[in-house]
Amino acid sequence: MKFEEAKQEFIQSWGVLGTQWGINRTMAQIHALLLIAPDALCADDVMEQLQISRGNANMNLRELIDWKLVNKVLKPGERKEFFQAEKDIWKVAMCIVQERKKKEFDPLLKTVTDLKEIEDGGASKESAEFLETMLSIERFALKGDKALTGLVAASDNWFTGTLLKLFK
Amino acid sequence: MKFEEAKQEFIQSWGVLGTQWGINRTMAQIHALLLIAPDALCADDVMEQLQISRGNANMNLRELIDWKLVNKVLKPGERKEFFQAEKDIWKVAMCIVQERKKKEFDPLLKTVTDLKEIEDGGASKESAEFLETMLSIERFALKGDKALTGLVAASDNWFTGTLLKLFK
DNA sequence: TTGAACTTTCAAAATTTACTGAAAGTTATT
DNA sequence: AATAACTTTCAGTAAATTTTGAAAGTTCAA
Repeated sequence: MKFEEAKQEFIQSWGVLGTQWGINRTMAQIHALLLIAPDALCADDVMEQLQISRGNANMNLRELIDWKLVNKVLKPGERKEFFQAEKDIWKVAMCIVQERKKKEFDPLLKTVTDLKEIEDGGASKESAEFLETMLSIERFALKGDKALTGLVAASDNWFTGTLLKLFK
Repeated sequence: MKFEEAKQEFIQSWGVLGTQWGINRTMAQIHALLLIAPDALCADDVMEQLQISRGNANMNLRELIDWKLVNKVLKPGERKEFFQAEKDIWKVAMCIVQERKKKEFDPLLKTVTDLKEIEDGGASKESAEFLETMLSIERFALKGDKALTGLVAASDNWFTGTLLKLFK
C-alpha cells in the first residue's frame, strides 16, 4: 500500500468513526489530517487536501479549537493562521471525555435529578416505576461522574508529574 | 411537575442524548419509553405513545433487540409480541459498551494496524509522522481494548456472583 | 385453505444536517 | 485612508438520514 492511499484511508476511517459517535464527518477528517501532519497546516491546505469550501474548513477548525484538540499557531512573518493538532492520543481522549461529559452527560444528570420532583410521588404504578428509573439513572450517573472526573484528574497529574498532589 | 410532563421530558432528553451519540433519536425514545414502562409494551403502544409509524416502530424495536437492550416477550394467549427493556442501568451501559466496541472500535483498530504496512516505511517526513500516529493510536486502542474487555468481564462476573473465576 | 392477526420490507417523501460561496468583517501595511 | 491579506458569517443549496405507509410476508386457528 502506498503512503497516499494509507493517508486517505485513515482520514476516511476517522471520519466514519466520527459520524458513528455523533461528530461531524468533516470535523473528524480535518482532525485526522492534522493528526498526521508533521507541521501545522493553514486553512488553504485543509481546503485543498479535503476538497472542502473555506466556510466549512473555517467552521470545523474553530470547533476543533473549542474542543481543545487543535491549536492555532502563528508563524513569524506570516499573516495567516496555522493549525496544529494535539498529538498525544491519551490527551486527545481526555479532551473528548471532558468535553462530552460537560456538554451531554452533565445536562442529562441535571434533567434526571429534576424529573424526580413529580407531584404524584410514585402513587401510581407508572409513576413509581418512573421514579425508580430516574433514581437508578441518577445513581449510575453520579458514579460515572466521579469515575470520569477522577480519570481526567489522574491523567492531568500524570502529565504534569504531580501525581503526589492526589494524596495530599 | 405532573407525571405526564416528566415522562415526556425524559423521553425527549433520552432522545437528544441518543442523537448526540450517533444513535437514532426514535430508537433512543423507544428505549426511554420501555425503560419507564412497568410492563412490557406492544408495537401499537409504542406507535401511539410516540406518534410514529408501524414501520418505524418495528425497525427500531428490532435494532434495540439487536443491541440486547430490549427483549421480546410473548404473553400466553396473545398473538402479538411485547417488548421489555433491560432495566438495570449498569447492564444497559455494559451492553452499549460491548456493542459499540464491536461495531466501531474493533474495526478501527484493525484499520490502523493495517495502515502501518505502507511501502515507504517512514522514509519521508510525512510517512514517518503517519506511522508514528498509527502506532500511538494502536497502542492506545490496545490498552482501551483490554480495559473495556476487563470491565465487561468484571461486570458479568459481578452479576453472576462468580468474581472468583477471574482469579483461577 | 382461507382468512384474520400480526410483522416485515422498502421505495418514496419528509426532515435534519452539512456545505458552499460570496459578501461582510477584521487586521496589518503603506 | 486606501489597499491587501486574511477570517468569519450565513442564506441558500445539497446531501444524508429518517420516516412513512402500503404491499408483501408470516403464522396460526378454524
